[in-house]
Amino acid sequence: MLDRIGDKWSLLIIAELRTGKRRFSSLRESVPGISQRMLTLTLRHLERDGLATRTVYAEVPPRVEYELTDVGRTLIEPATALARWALAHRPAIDAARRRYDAALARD
Amino acid sequence: MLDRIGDKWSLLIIAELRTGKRRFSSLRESVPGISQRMLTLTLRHLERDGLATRTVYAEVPPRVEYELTDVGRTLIEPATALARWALAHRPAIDAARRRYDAALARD
DNA sequence: CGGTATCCTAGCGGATACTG
DNA sequence: CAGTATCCGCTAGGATACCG
Repeated sequence: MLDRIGDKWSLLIIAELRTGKRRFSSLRESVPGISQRMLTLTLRHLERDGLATRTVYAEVPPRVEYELTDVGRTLIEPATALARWALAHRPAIDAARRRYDAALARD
Repeated sequence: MLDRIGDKWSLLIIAELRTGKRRFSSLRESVPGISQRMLTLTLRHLERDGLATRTVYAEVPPRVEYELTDVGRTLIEPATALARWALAHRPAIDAARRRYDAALARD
């Protein structure tokens, strides 16, 4: 499981779906840098794992909406806890990296 | 940051270091399946990010001990929260996957 | 609009051998 | 004991083109 949500995009998508239903194009615009391919793949994985649902509306032009399932919503809290941690400690991490790399360069 | 700890081994190592100092060989035995190479690399990453310290004792045979830093310890709580989630929902996830794959096979 | 299909590359990670 | 060094397969993920 940790590798599933530990990939590059899953947590970001889940964060976007936190607030409710979202269209494919809406997600693509909200997650900067994601390719169409990876958005599709990530959503398929979430769907397969029962974390999100995919609803296709038979319209022209087509409309597809994604939404977190109940199980998916239970992931929000621990995931945001981790995100908060990352945000809060990023400066410290960056500083540590610079120190480490500088120490290496001196040798 | 999420990709750093989202790799295959970091969280496992951090979990092992939760209880205090650990030697290299002790970690290797406690984390089944990890190669010497990946243990070294993962520990170096943790050290670079300031999450763990590496202490070399000038003895024969050599002894190296790893320990979480204060920053590293702050990661324990959100990380275990995520681990608890994964453990608790694994049955539901597995069931969802089987359903999804079975539905695909019917087409 | 919301996808597939295809090609391609960087790098994660395993196996094995060697070393201070 | 605690590492490097080397080789190599696999796959996550980007770019691009096409499709219903």
